[in-house]
Amino acid sequence: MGRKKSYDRDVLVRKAMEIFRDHGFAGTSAEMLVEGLGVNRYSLYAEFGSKQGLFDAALRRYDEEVLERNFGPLESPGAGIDEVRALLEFFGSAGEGPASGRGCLLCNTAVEFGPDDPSGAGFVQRYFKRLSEAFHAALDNARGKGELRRSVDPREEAGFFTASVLGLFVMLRAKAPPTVIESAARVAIEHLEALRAEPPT
Amino acid sequence: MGRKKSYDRDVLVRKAMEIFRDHGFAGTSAEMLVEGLGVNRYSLYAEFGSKQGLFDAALRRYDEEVLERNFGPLESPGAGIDEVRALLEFFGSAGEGPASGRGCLLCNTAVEFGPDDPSGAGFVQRYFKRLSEAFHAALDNARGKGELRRSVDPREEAGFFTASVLGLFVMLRAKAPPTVIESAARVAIEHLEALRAEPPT
DNA sequence: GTTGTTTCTGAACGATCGTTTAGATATCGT
DNA sequence: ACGATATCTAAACGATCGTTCAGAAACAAC
Repeated sequence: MGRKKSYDRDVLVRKAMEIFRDHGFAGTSAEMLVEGLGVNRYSLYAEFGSKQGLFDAALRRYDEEVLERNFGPLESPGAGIDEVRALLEFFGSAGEGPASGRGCLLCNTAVEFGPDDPSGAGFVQRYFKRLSEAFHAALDNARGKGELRRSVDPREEAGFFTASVLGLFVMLRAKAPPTVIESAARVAIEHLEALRAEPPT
Repeated sequence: MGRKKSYDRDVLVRKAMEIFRDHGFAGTSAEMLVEGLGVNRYSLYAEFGSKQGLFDAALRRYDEEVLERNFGPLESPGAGIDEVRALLEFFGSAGEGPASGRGCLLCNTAVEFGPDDPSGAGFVQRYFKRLSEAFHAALDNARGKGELRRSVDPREEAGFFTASVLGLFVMLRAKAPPTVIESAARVAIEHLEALRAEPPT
């Protein structure tokens, strides 16, 4: 019953994710989306209802796909210091990667909309929560494994690493000098290593 | 010769600075500016040429006024650890201040435009340079005063504090939980204090 | 192959975008 | 007071914004 769709919803969402990541919500026009997704206006609105609807779908997908890939390891039960370190190393050297000039879609969205939440879905607040809790969980875990000095407060450190990563995202987005980006990540890693428990003598 | 202007250019720029800080460049319409500045369209264009021209003026003023107020102390010849600490304390408790929900205009602009520079004036790159060099200068100074342990690399640490402050700006902008913001600043301060030279015995 | 249902096409919607312009108004030098 | 000059007012510019709609086209069921 009816004609077959000439597009794949998942492909559309992924492409939209990249476009919004490059140009922001306000900076992306319906024209750019029609062009970039290779689909006509009607199908776009039939599928997502509005530009905001497509944006929400892109945010959801970014959360499920990109954040999952980057922060998932921190959230796994076995995570510890090494996983935190790996993440910092990854973003510290992302100046040559595909995140250069793009940053993080959710960080960009947090800055673009500020305290306002047009979709009402609370993506940005859940973003901050996910990041800080991912660090918190990994550090709690590390503490349980005896990797951390007893004086370390995992929650405090989690807030700190959250800010550090957001700072890296901003610099990646605007193509700050790679040397500065690398320094920032390197020192954050040194800070992390300073939290390590002395090996038993 | 001619009629007198019914507005004060400096007042206009300052108001524009706040509006752009709240809504971004793309999110601010000429209508909002006419309304918010209390001036008519003609005068706005006669004075600044275009929306972009007014935006550039706002960025320049933000650099001269707000950044000067916040980072000037770090750039003064007598700056040291205490000035870095004061700055981190200030932004760490800015969640209740006027920066809450606003963040930093230049950080917001960096994220909005990413690697593109519509004005060509290079505000964003100069922003990164100013921040990292302000920290660098203060830490170099601190080192000269013997406040820092000899193993500390001021340039490396400067990149790190730059990222930390940018991360705080993002969280302030999007009203992240104040507890997370405060934790981030607190740990950054602890990291700073750990760089201090032991007092001579 | 006809009918019913869905998508596609392409033009167009009203609204708002950033910007400009013509005429009225106010202030200067003389 | 009067012409010269500069600003103010308010309407309107073409372009683009996000969104919608009527008709053509493609598929499924019978």
